[in-house]
Amino acid sequence: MPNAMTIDTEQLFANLTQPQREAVSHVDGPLLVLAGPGSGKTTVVTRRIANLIANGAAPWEILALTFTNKAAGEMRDRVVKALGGYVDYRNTPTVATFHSFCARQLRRYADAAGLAENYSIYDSADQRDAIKLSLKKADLDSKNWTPGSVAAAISNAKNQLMDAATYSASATDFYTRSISKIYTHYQKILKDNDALDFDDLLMKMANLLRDSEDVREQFQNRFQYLLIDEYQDTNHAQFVIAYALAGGHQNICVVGDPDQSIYGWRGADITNILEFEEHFPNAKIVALGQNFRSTGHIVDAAAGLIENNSRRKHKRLHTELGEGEKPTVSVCLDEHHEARLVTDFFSRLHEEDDLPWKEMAVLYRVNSLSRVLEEAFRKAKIPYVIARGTAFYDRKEIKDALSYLRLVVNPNDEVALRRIINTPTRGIGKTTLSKIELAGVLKQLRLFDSLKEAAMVEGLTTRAVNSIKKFVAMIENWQRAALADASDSLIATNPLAGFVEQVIRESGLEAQYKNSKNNEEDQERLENLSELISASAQFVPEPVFSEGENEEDNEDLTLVRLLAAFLESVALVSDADAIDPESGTVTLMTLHAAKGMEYEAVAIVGLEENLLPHMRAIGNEMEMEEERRLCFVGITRAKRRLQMSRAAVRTHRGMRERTMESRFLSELPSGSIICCDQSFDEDIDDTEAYSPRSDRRLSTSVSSGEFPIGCVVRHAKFGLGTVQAITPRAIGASVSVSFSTVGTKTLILEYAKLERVG
DNA sequence: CTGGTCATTTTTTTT
DNA sequence: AAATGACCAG
Repeated sequence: MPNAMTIDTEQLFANLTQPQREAVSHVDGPLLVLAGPGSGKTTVVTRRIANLIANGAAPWEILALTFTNKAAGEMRDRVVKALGGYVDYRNTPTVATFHSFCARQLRRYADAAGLAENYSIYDSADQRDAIKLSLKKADLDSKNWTPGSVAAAISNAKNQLMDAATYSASATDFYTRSISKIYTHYQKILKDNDALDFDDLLMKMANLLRDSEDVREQFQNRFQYLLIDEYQDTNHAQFVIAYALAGGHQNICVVGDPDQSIYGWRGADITNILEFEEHFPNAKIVALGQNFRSTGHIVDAAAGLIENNSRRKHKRLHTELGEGEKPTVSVCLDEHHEARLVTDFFSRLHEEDDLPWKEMAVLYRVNSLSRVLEEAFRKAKIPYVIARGTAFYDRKEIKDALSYLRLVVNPNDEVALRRIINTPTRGIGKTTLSKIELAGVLKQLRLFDSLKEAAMVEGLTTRAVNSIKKFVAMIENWQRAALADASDSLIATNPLAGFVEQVIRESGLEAQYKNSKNNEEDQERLENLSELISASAQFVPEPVFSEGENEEDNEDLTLVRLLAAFLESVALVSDADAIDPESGTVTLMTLHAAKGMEYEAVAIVGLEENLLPHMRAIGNEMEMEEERRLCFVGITRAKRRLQMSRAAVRTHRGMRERTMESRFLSELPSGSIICCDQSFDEDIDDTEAYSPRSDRRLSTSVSSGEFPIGCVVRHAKFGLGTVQAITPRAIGASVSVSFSTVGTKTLILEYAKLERVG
């Protein structure tokens, strides 16, 4: 047990500004910390937690909620460090993401919440499948109702804590009434399958806290101090949860920045932070406006941009780190040229300034932009990683393996069952399945139960019945095996990996890829499957509660429970979780995933109308402001060097299109940026032959010596030719070549792929 | 029932 | 460009 005497409180207040000190020293009552980018938010939060403990709070009385697992992990580490070893891993504050906290507690209080303890969590793909099924059941044409738009509508409703019945009551027009119909069917499917989607995790938790006074009081007593990070991104459901948890003691500290609110599309309600004082009267408010991260011109550029927004709360940012270098804004020929510009920018910093790769990041609005960048990084031999934590779990073979595992935990999970019943193919096809289904519906059986009675269904071939029997026996066998005790898995090696391996083998997934001759791709799939086994081997379950009360919940750990916890952790990974600051590589990620990160050098690409700001935001002032905040988040990730760029021409869905400059570029204060046009005004045709307009920003570093005037070269399309002239430049060096076939052409050196032959 | 080809559609961000 | 869905031959 830590005690107040052993924490060095002097250390906790060392090197803090006055507002930071105020935030750290605040103990009881509501506190709002408005933390601009780079304002030392993490330091303040961790030291404040340490200070609470120094003031007599027990670690397990503190609950901190974040948005990503990575943020939670980092906060936990830093708190432990700030406490100088006076807490161990079983006696730390509870630090979790909103979703994982809710998921865990809903298992614990499954009865009170009206749920099955072994419920499945549906990710967006599962949700999509379930919505398609509901569309069929609601007799609506899936042509007019795309799963995506329906999912968004249902998600919005749930974030507002409207269940299907409430939604239906307020549905008046054709559109909302149709959505209401689908919502009702969708929710019935989830209920029948014992499944929750992401939004349900929050909604069910909010409802549980609302409906059960007993449970609510347990939580309020248990967690005396509540902390919420990135408060500007909370939605209504999350607000209700926070409000309930803080009920009574009112010890709630929220940290956030309205200028970094970028999840409006996910239901985040910026008024939560703007109206905090109204929700929690007598709240103390601390504004951290000094930026300790970025140099002057970068801060000025960001501040100038964000001033174009109207819904704001705080004042201008300032820094004391000096002016630094001005950010550059470049116009490139196309996306390949732009990618080259990025790799050149980073290579120079790496070579000339000894900047390590891990101190650099490329940010973009949409994931599809990563492709071209990836290519350029490979070509330039710069080590990079793309932050896509979810990508691994989106792979077909992984989803299949996970579906088998989900079925072991929850045989009612029909989405999982449908996914794998014929994967690998075992002769249970569409026709067989629909016959089974029909028979099952008549008897009101769930799908897995109808499979058990396949022998009684008319019109099935013996072969089909045998396949089904084998399949059911296989699943039931695993279910029995999963009842084994696993309570020593915290100390000894956990039995999970062995089980996962068994399922992958016995299901035939392994054999499917092993036996195929499609070696290249299937080899990779096999490797992914073994990676899944390793992931399960390394899995350590979070205790339901750490030390203190309710420890008995941590006993009785069976293999199924361990498996359920593993599947839960897998369902709730985010892209940002994959960012490893020690990886020694450049990180490529979306602007959204970049929130909370910082790098010495940052490149933001695609500053074009319809991209940043995104198409969907154009014509909508609220969304436009969110896009601007997104751009603001991007700029403020940079400590010392920032390069922004756009391509004059970009290939979009297979079409080469001219782009328009992003309005945000013209909003940047001209005194704090440098613009350099690397493109050329004249027409660009698809032979990749560009004509230079003028010779700006020449550089002698280009290896133009490769192609001296007069040498003979070969071009893939035009054949042999003689070099007439060469214009060296840092980017887009051009070369005039006289071809016998098409006459003289001016080509861009790096695209023409010329081969010297004489 | 399976596995192929052909046509159509897609428009963002993510727990 | 890529992914999904419909359709059809074996």
